[in-house]
Amino acid sequence: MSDQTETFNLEKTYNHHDVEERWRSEHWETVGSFHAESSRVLEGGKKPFTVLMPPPNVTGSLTLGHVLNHTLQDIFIRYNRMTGKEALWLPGTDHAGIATQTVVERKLKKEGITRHDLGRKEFLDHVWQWREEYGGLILKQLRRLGISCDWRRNLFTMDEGASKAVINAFVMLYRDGLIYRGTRIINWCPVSQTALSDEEVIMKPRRDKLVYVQYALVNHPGKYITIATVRPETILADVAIAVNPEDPRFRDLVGELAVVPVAGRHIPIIADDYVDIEFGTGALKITPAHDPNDYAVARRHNLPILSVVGKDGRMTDEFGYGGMDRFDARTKIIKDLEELGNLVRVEEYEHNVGYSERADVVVEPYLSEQWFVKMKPLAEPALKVVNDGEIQFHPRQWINTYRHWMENIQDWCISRQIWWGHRIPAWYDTEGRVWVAATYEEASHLAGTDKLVQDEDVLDTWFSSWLWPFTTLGWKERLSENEDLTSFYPSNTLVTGPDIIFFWVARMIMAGLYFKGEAPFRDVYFTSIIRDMKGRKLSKSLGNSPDPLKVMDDYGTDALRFTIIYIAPFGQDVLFCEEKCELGRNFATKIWNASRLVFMQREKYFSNAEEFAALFREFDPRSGGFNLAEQWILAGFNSMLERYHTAFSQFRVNEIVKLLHDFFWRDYCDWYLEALKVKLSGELTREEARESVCLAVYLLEGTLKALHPVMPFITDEIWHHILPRSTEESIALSPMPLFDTRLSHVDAGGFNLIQKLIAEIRSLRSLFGVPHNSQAEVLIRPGNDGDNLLFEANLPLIAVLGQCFPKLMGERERPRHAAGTVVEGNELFVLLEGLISFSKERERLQGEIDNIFSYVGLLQRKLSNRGFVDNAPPEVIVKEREKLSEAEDNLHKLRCSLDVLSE
RNA sequence: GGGCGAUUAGCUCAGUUGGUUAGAGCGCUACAUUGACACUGUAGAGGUCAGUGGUUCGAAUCCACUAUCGCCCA
Repeated sequence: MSDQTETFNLEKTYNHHDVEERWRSEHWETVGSFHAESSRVLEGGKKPFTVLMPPPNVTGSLTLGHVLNHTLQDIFIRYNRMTGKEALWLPGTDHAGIATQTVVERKLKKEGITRHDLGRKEFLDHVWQWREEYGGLILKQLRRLGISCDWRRNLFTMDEGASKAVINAFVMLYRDGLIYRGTRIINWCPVSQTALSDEEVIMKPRRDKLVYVQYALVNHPGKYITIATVRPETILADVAIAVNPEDPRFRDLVGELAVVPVAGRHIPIIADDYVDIEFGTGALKITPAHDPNDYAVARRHNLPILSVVGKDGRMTDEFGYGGMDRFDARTKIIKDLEELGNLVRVEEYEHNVGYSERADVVVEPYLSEQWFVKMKPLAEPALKVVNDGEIQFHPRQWINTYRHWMENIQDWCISRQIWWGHRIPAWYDTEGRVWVAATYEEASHLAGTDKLVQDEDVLDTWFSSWLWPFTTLGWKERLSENEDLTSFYPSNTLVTGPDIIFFWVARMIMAGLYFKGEAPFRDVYFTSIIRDMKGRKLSKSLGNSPDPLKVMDDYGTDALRFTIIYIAPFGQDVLFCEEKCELGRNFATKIWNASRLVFMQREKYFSNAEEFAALFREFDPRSGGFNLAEQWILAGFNSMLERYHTAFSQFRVNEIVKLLHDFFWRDYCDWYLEALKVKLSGELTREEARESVCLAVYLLEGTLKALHPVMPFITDEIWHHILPRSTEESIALSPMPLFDTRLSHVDAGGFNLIQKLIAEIRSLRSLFGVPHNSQAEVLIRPGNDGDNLLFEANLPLIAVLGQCFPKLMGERERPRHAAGTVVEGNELFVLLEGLISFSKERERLQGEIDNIFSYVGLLQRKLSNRGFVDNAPPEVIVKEREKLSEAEDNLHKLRCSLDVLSE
């Protein structure tokens, strides 16, 4: 192929812009690499693995929250693709009813137009036009992250298929008696002028005035009853005063009439045990149109319902406040009550008040006719699947939150008084009867008339999102089946923020069980919430939210992906700042440079890529002939893989990146590659050298594959330099290396001893200020024959990494002018003629001796404790005995050294 | 008020069923700059694991209480 990678080695410096441009999302879309096919499941017998993208709001732009969430999804999907599954990641966006309508209305307002000027149809044309123009932004930005969705299946909740599903779902629920229309007090947003569900109301603490007001008693001139309220402006709509029947203070007043201040209306004093005796004065004004609890009281006592606040949050009364904003009216009525002599006192009062999620204004409890979903029958099975473990939450503790909500569930208000969304499929005939049907034709058939008017309202956006697990696979109605649904439903892992556990996760579970008869996913991974370094939530108004696109430009997409996973603890919030991306950037650079070194060695022993490829394709890491360092790294790689796959099965993603980071940097680069240089510079045949190079590349490739789900760009780039590969091939489609039991018995413990020895040599060199450019004379007196052989075989390695001339010495000798220590029974002396101050070394040795001495004491006490010896498991006791004898041996040898030094 | 979580090195966090003289990254200190890499290497300093009590031969780990912080629900 002509598009094979030409160069045998990498560019000198790593440039993330070039690499990310070469392997960008659009390239793979053209190739079709991430397209999943049901035929490969149904006919090919592959196991499916499905991930649902939580549809981002179509008005949104990329945030760090998206970066974390989508990186995690990409990690899961790429890992499963590479471990042999038919991996399907379903992308899409939701139509964000209120948010989108607000954006478009704001745009029109600049031209002096309201939606009512345009009318419903024309306004919706504008929204669609806006969506065409700007609605794809978030998806474009997500592509920058390199995520591997099947973009062919991109779904928008207002698309035709999804819309049909929504309408059919509504009709089904209605016919099953699970949707009803009723007059209730709902949460009203006076800015968006629509009803909201309970979940769209955010409770926030707020300082208000608790106003004590006295109401004159009709039949007892000069006597009053005093109530306390935070909403004095609603006094005008009072219909009763309630007291607790158990409250002796008011027992005599029940049944009396009181005069509503300002309004002058006479209202009864009633007894109801809803009233809290402790709160305020113990007497409660009842305003059923403006408080859901009061509404319940009013229903119990057959009281009338009066309203004084309108849809826009302005007063509608006839007592002089009409037209005023509810908060201005509050200030005014306090003044008026004072003048009328009804005001008793005013207290500062902090309480929780509901705010509308989108508009951030105080929600008005508003009595109106709305559509509701009956939740209890849906909640019961949804609770069961989670309790039974059919669906698992990660971290598990979220199950408590879920359970609590499900057990205290309220009916879901699904009608919205806006235009952008799925219009409710309900029609009214001239007598006001309602006909629910999927189409107008069907409705008029049912009604027996074509004089029908459709309900003006649209459905809550979440009413489409809760169908996401199957609308994304083409589901349209109860019995609809197709090959995609058969193959890919239910999905496997859902990654989402804990903030939408009720909005979305819980409701999808209900919908999955109700419409499909099967839970929609198996595992739910709740992401961390991203905060700034002070622990504050990221927000545009605080100016503390870095732009992910800029971070990707500055540090690289791989670097951002790696960093955000690395710093996100399992089940806790993440504290993020841009500078932390240095971690990922440095790692990417390290990978690049290490790969260059490996490829440079390759160039020495192979004249071209094809020659290497021929040998590498036949290479078997178990073929033998490798030295200690090589066996050690091979075993280390294998045990890293074991932990890697285990961590995946436990969803411990940040453990995965730490594992890879430490293995690659500390083991592969710091020790193995250094040892490889030593080996290759020694005397060996060309064939041996070639085998060693193949091993280095083999391990590099394996590590790149394991790293690929986290850092897709750089791993693909380097992978294309390993063998001549076409640009249509991808590491993403290569098989993931697995734990190899044949390698799990390799004992590379000897290398750990060499490492410790080298570390001690380096430490002593540094401590005594041996100049960097000089080689120290080092004498090693092995503690046993085995170690003797080990050191002998590895003298060149010790020489280079310890930067010294190491010699093995016999039993008797013990140098005088040296700094010495003991490593697992092996004595080590760094000869420092002229460099060393004896007193300094004596001091250092004494410190080391003191340290081991106290350790020996500790172990002796432990082992002479009957309780320990009688109770501890035998293997623990053996271990402690070994530690003791080794420590005693070390102690003895160090003391000898000190003696020699002191002669 | 109810529920959940956190508290380990200056900072951010690991520490899997109790059995290390408690680990990492960043930061800090010292040294090193032509053969992969200063976005680096080597070495080093730095912790009575929030507090109190308990269980145990043995507790950062289990239990109880207290303190501080955060989140969710009323």
